[in-house]
Amino acid sequence: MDFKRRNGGPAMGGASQAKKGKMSTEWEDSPSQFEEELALFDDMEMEAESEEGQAGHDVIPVGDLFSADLNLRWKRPHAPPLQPNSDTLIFQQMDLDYYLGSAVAGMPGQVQGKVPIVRMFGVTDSGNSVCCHVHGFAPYFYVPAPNGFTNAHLAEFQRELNSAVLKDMRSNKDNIAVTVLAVDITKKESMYHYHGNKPHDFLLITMAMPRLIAPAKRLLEQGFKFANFATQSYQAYEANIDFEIRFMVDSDVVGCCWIELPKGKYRLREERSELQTGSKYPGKVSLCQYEVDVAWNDLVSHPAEGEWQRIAPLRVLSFDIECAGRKGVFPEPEIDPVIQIASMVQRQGEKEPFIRTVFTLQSCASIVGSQILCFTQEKLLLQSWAEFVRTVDPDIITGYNIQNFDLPYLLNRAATLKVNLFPYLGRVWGSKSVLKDSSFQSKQMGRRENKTVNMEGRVQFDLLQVLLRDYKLRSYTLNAVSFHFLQEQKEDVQHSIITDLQNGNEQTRRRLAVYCLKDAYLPLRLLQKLMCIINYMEMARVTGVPLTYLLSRGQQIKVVSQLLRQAMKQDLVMPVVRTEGGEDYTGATVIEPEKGYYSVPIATLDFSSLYPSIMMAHNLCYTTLLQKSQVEKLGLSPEDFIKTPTGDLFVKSSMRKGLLPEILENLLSARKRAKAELKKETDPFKKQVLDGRQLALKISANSVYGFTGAQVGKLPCLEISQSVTGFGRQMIEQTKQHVESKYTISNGYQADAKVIYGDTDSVMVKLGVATVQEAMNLGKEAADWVSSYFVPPIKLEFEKVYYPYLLINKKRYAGLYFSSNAEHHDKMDCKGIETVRRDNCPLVANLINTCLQNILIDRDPDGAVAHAKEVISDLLCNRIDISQLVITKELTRTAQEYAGKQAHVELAERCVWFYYLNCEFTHSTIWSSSCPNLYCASLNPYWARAKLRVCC
DNA sequence: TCGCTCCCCTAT
DNA sequence: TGAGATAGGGGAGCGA
Repeated sequence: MDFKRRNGGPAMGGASQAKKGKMSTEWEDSPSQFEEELALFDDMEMEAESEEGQAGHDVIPVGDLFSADLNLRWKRPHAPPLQPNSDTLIFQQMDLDYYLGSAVAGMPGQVQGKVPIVRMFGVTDSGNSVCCHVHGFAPYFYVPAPNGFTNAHLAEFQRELNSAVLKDMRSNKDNIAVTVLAVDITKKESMYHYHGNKPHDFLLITMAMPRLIAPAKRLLEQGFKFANFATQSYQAYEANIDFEIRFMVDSDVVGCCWIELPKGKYRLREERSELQTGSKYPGKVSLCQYEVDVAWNDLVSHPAEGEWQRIAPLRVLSFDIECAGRKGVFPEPEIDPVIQIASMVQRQGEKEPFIRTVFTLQSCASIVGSQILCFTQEKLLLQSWAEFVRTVDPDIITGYNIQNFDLPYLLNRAATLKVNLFPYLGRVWGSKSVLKDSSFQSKQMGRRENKTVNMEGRVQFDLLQVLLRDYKLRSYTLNAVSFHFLQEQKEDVQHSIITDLQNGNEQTRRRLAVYCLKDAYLPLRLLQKLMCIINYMEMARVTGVPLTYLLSRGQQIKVVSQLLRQAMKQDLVMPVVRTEGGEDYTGATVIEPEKGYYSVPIATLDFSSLYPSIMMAHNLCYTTLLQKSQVEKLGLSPEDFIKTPTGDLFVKSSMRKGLLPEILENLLSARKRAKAELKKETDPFKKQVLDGRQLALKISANSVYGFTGAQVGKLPCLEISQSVTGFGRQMIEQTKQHVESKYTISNGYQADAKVIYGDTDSVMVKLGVATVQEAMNLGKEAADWVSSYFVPPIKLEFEKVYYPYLLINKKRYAGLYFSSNAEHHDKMDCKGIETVRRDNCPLVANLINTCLQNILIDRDPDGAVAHAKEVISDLLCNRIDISQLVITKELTRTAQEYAGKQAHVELAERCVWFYYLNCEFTHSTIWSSSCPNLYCASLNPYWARAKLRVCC
C-alpha cells in the first residue's frame, strides 16, 4: 500500500514528480521488467516439476482454492508418522512463549489448578512444523535468608508468604489455591559488590505463576513478618526476569537453537475433536504438524556449533494489501475496502519464492508466473486469505509496515465486515489475533507508537521495523529503500489512481496486481540482500534471547540474558534495583582540534574495542566492585585491588574474575573464531551465517558498557561506566603525550609529531612525513610502541591515513582515506558534515560533497568556489529541481516538523574560504568577511516552495 | 547582535 | 516496568 507510506513527510523526490504526466494507456504496452522476472520463475518451475501438472499461473476457480491437487505447494511437506518411543524429534526452535493451562498427566510440576507451560514452535530439517509444550518449569526468585533462619523455618515462611499473597489479590478469578509452591535454602552470592567470595544462605521462592512474583516481591520488600522473626524488608533477587528468559537460561536454550527430544521422553498429541474428552491426555491445539509434550528437564538443547549452526527450511511469507481509498483521504478500514492481497512465500535459503499469488476483488487478467484468485465478495477474499495463511503455515511473516498498517487494516476490515473466521492467524486453534496499541520509548529511538497483533508461533518480521532499527536512511519509503539497497524501483503506480484502476477493467486491475505483487516481493529481496533473518538469528543465538525479542525489546535484555547465564555458573544472583535517574557521569574526551586544511598525510591510531578492552584489562564488574568500607573488613591489601581514575575500587582478577570481563572475553574470542572460520568457509550460505555471527558478537560486546551506564535499567552501575570512561580519558591523553614526546626532531625524526585531533578512542597525528607510505609505516610503529604502555588486551592500532585532511571542528572533518594501499585512496571519508546528515536537503549535501571532492581529490579550491557560485545562481534563477530542496525523511515524522528548516548553502562557501584562510574562524568572521556571494536559502518543504534570501 | 535554550543528529 | 552511554556541532527561536 502506498497510502501508509505517504503518511509522514513529503512523498518521493523528483523522479516520481517528473513522471506525473504519464498516461494510463502506456501501461498495457509492454510487460515491465518485474513481469518478465515473474514469468521466468514460472519457466524454471515448469521445467523442475513438469510431472506435477500444476498450472501455477492460471486464474483458479475459487471453489477449488484449497484442493490438494491444485495447490499442492501451499501445504507443508507431508509429515511422516512419528513414534515417540523409537524416534527422536529434532527441530529448530523459532518462537517461544508460555501460557497457563492444566497440567498434563505424566508431566512434572504442580498437578492442580493452572500451571505455566512453555511452548516452543519450530521446524524440522524436512520442513515440518512443530509445537512443543514444555512442562514442569515454575517461576522463582530469591531473597537473602534472615539471620538465624534454618530448614525448620521453611514451612512457616512458605505458609505466611502464601497467605499474604492470597490476601493481597483483589480478585482471584483463576481460583488460585496455592501461590507459593516451595521455599528452599540455597547458597548464593549477590553479584553486586565484592564481598570476599562468601556464599550466603538465600531463600529460593518458587511461585505458581509468573504474575505472582511481583506481588510476592512487593510484600517481602514492604516488610514481612513470620514466626517469631521481626518484621523486616527483604531485598529481592531475580524477581524481574521474564519467564521466557528464566526458562531459557535455566534450560540452556538460546534463541533459534536446535532442540532434540530423545526417544521415549516425549508424548505425541493426536488430532481430537472437542467431543472426545475421554482421554486423560490433551489433543492437538495447534495447526502444527507435530505437537508434543515434554518435561522441561528432558529436552536437549544443542549449542549453535558445527552442524547445529544450520538453519531449517523456514517458510517466509511476505504480503501486501491494496485498499480503494477515497480521494485525498487516508483509507479507513471501517469504510474503504481491501481490494487486493499479494503474497509471496519463500523457503529460507532458497533464491526465489515458490508461492506467488494475488487475491483480487473482481476479475483480473492473468499474470504469467503468479496465481490470481478472484473474488466477487470482499468478505470471501479476506476469509480465503486467512485460510491461505493457515494452510501455508509460515514461520515468519514479513512485508513493509505490516505491523502498523496491513495487519491492523485487515483485522479492522474483517471486523467491520464480520468475517468471523479471519482473525485466527496464529498457530494455536481458537486463539484470536487482536490488535493492541503499545508505545515503546527509548533514548535511542525516541517514543514510538506501535500496534501489535498476536500470532502465536509465527514471527512477525516487519522489514520497516528492521530498517528503522538498523539503518540510518534519508527516507524509509519502500521505493527509496529498494532503490538504495537494490537499485530497483517499485512498479510505477500512483496511489491516487488505485481506486480508478480497481473500478476499470480486468486489465487495469491486472496492472494493480502486478504492483501489489512487487510490493510483496521487494521485502523478500531486501531481507535476502541485507541478510536480516540470518543476522537476527545469529544475534538470538549469541545473546540467548528469543528472535521476537530482538524486534520488540531494547538492548538491555540481551545483556541480562548473557549475564544470568554467566552468573548461574558461579552461583551468583542478580539483585532487583529500583530504577531512578541520577546524576549524569563524565564521558569521553574530545581533543581540541587544530582546525585546518592539511596537505600532508595524517595518520590515525585507534584503540580497538576500547571500552570492552578496558573492562577486561582492569577486571571491571559488578562482582569486583569494592566498597571502601569493605577493604578493612575483608582484610585486603593494596595489591589486591585497583583504584580507577574516578576513585572507585575493584578487586583484581586474582581475587575474583569478573562476570563482565568473562562475557566479553567469550564474545571476542568467539568473534575471532567466527572470523577464522569465515576465512576458510567456501559455501556462500554458511559464509553469510558466520558473517552474521561475527557482527552479532561485536555489537554484543560493545553494548555491555552501555548496559552498566543505563541509569533507567535493569542493573545500572555508574562506578563501572564512569571508571571505563575515566580510563579512556586517561588513555587518550597519555597516547597524545607518548606520541608527541617520542616522535621529535631531537629524537632523530623528520619532524615533531603533533596530535591534531582525537575523539574517545582515536588520535589523528601529523607525523611530519611527506608520503602516505611513510605515514603508514611510522603510524604502525607508533601504535605498537604506545600499546606497550597499556595493560593487555588494550591495544592501539594503526588504522588509516588521511591525505589530504580537512579538519573543520570537533566531530566534523573530511579526508581521503588510505588504509591498505598507499597509492590509491579507498574513499572520501566525511564525518559530521552536512553530506552525512539527514536534516539537510539533497542540494546542500550534493553541493558540499562536490566542493569537498574539488578540494580534496582535485585539489582545486577555485573549482569548488566556482561550483558553489553556479549552484547558488541556479538556485536564485529557479533552475533547481524542487526535489533537491526537500528533506525526505522517515515516515514516522510529520510534515510539520520539517517546516521552517533551512538549507544552508553557505557552508560550502565556508569550506572553500576555510581552505584559503587555513586558520581558525567563527561563523561571524566568515559572515562579516567580504566574501562576495553568501546566500542563505530558506525553504519550507511542507509547502514545497523555496524562499530565497540574499544575505550579502 | 548576542547569548541562551531546545532540538536534531551525528561521532565514538 | 520498559527504555545502551556521553560529547558536541549547529540551526531555530526568543528575549534583552
